[in-house]
Amino acid sequence: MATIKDVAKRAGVSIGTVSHVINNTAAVRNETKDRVLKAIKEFDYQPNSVARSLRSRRTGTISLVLPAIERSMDEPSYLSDLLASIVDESKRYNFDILLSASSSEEEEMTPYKRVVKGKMVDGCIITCTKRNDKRIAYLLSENIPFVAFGRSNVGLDFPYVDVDGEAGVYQGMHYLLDLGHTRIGFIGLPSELFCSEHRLKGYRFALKERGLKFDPALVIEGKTTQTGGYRSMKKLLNVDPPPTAVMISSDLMAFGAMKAAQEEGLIIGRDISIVGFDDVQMANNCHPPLTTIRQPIYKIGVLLCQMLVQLIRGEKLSERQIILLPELIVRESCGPIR
Amino acid sequence: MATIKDVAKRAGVSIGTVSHVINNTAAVRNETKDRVLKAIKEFDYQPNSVARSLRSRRTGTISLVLPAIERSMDEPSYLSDLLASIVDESKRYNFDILLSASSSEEEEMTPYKRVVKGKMVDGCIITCTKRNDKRIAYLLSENIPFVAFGRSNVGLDFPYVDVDGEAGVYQGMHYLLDLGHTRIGFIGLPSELFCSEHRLKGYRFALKERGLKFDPALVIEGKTTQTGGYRSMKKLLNVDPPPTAVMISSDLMAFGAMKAAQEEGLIIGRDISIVGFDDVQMANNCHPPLTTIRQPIYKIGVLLCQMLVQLIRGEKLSERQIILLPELIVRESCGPIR
DNA sequence: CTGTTAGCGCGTTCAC
DNA sequence: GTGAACGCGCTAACAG
Repeated sequence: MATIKDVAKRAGVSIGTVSHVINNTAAVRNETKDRVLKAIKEFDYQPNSVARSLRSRRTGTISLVLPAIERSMDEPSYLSDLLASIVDESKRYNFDILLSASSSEEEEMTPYKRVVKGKMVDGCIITCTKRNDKRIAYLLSENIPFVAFGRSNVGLDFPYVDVDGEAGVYQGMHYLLDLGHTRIGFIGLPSELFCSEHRLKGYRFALKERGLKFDPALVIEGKTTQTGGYRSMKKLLNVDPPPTAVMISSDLMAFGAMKAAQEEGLIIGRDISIVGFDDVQMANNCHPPLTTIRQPIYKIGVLLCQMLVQLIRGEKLSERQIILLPELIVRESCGPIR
Repeated sequence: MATIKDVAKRAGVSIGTVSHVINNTAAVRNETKDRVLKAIKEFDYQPNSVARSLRSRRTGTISLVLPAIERSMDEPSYLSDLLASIVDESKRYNFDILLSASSSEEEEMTPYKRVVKGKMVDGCIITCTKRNDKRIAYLLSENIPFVAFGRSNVGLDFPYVDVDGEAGVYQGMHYLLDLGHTRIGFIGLPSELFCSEHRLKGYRFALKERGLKFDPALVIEGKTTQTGGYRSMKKLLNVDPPPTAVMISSDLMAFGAMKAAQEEGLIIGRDISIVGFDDVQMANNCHPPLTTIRQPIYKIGVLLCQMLVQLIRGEKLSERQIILLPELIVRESCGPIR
C-alpha cells in the first residue's frame, strides 16, 4: 500500500509538499503540483485516515449508539427514519456515521466511553433520552460535542432537539374528544423514557379540560414494540367497559394495537378509534391508514446533524434547544362515537 | 485527556508496562499491575483507539456503504432489516459499523476508496450487487476482506451470501397458478441489479412450465420504492385485460402496489392477488397481510458478519458462497381466480 | 514556494 | 518483569 512517502519519492518532492497539495494548505507551484497529482494517480494513493485522524484530532465521524431499550432496530420505529435522515444529512457535511450497539442497560456507558473517549468520533448524537440520563452528564463533563434527541430532567444545559409531546397528544385527544369519544384509553411509553411523561400530561390535560375524569384502568404503560402495543391493547379491550378510542404513544405500538383490535373482530375507525404518535413511513401504508401525530423526524435528523457539525467546528449554536411542534395527521383509523 | 503516559507516570512505571497490563501481552507482577490498574481507574483512562489502530492496523470496524440506488433508507426496505441484524451480530464480535453514503451512481467508488483504503475499517459488507459490479473487482484487487449480499456476473470468485431468487419467485408463481390465475403480472427490479434477472427467470420458468405464454405487457420494471411499485401497478391495471394477480419483486414495491390497487377500488386478495418478495417486518402488519417470499434476512446478516469476521481474522471460510432458499409465506393478499 | 522536523498516542521489539 | 526507543502515516510549524 502506497504511503505519502512513496508519492513524495515518485514525484521527487518532500512529503510536506505532498501534504500541501492534498490538503490545499499552502500554495504549490503548478508544475510540482501536477507531478504530485500524477504520482497520486499512479499509485491510486489514498491518505491513511487513521494517521490523519491521530494527527489532526478529527475523524470525520459521528457516533450514534443504538439504545439497548430499543432492542436494536428490528422494528420500524422512528429510529430507522431518524437514522435515514441522519445518514442523508451527514453526507452533506462529509461525515460518516459510526453505529454502535449497547449490549445492556447496565453497560449503557461502555460504548460511549470507548467510542467517544477513544477518539473514534468527533461528536455524537444521543437518542431516547431517559430520566437521569447518565450519558448527558458524562458527555458534558468530558466536553464532547453532542446533541440529544429529547430533553431530560437532569438540571443541565445541553443542546437538544425535541418535539412537544404534550401538545402532540393534546391535539390527538382533542380530535378524539371532538369525535364524541369520552372513554379514551392511553398506551404510554416506559416511564424511564423522559418523553413518556409529556405525552401522559397531554392526555390528562385534554381530559381535564373537558371535565372528564382520569381513569387509571384506561392507562397502560407498554414496551416500545409492536408486541408491546399488541399486549397493551388486549388489556385495554378487556377493561369493562372498554374504551371507544385509544391514544397511543408510538406508531410502532399502534400497529401492534391495531392487530390486537382486528383480532377481536373490531373494525378500526368504526368500532374503535386509534391515534398513533410519530408518523413513521408505514403509518400511511397500513390499512386503515393510521391517524397519528407527526414528529417531523426528517427535520429532526437534519437539525441534529447541523447542530452537531456546528458544535464540532467550534461554532456557537444559534439555537441550543429546539422544540418542534408535532402535527395531527388525520387518516382513517378514527371515527365518531356511535 | 489522560494518555498512557500519564497513567505510567502516576503508577510509577513505564508506558510499556502499562501497555502490557492493558493488553495482557506479558506477565506483570501483581503488585505493579494493581498500581497500573488503579491509575487507570483514577484517570478514567481510555486508550486512544485511533493511535491504537494506527499502530495495530486494526480498527474493529466494519463498513457498510449505503447504495445510492436505494435512496438511502427512507423507506422500510430489506436494508433496514439487514442493518438491524448486522448491528446485532457485529456486537457479538465487538465490531462497530461505519455507515457511509454514496452520493451518486457515478461516485459509487469514492466512499469505498476513502473508507477502505483509508484504513478506517477492517473489512466491508456490500449489498445490492449489480451487474459488472465495480466494487467487487476493486475490493478483490486491493485484497480487502469483504462479503457481498448477492451474486454478480463478474467472473470472479468472491465470498457472498445470496438467496435463490429464481426459486423464490417460482414458488410464488406456483402458488398463484394453483389458485387458478393465468394472467399474472410481474413487477421486476431495475435490470442493473443482478438479482433482477433471477427473479424474472423464476417468473418465466413457472409460466412456461404451465404452458402459459409470456406477455411482455404484463412485465414492468420499477424503481425499488413504494412509489415505484405504485406506478408500476397503475400501469399494470391499465393493461387490457388487466392481470388478476401480480408477482412483485420486493415488499416495498408491493406496498405501493397495494395502495394503487386499493385506490382503484379493488379488494386485495379477492379482486387482485399480490405476492411480494422479502418479507420485511411490515409485510405482516399491513392490511391485508402480504403473502410474500421470505428472505431469511436476519440469518443473512448474521452470516455476512460471521464470514467477514472470519476473513478479517485471516481464517479460511468453510463456505465461501452461500445460497439460501427463500420460503413462501402465505398470508391474505391472494385469493382464487373468480 | 518547498523541505525539514517534531510530534499525535500507542504497541512492540530488545535490552537489562 | 520492566523500561527505552522506534515507528505506524500523517499534519503543522518553521526555516530557508
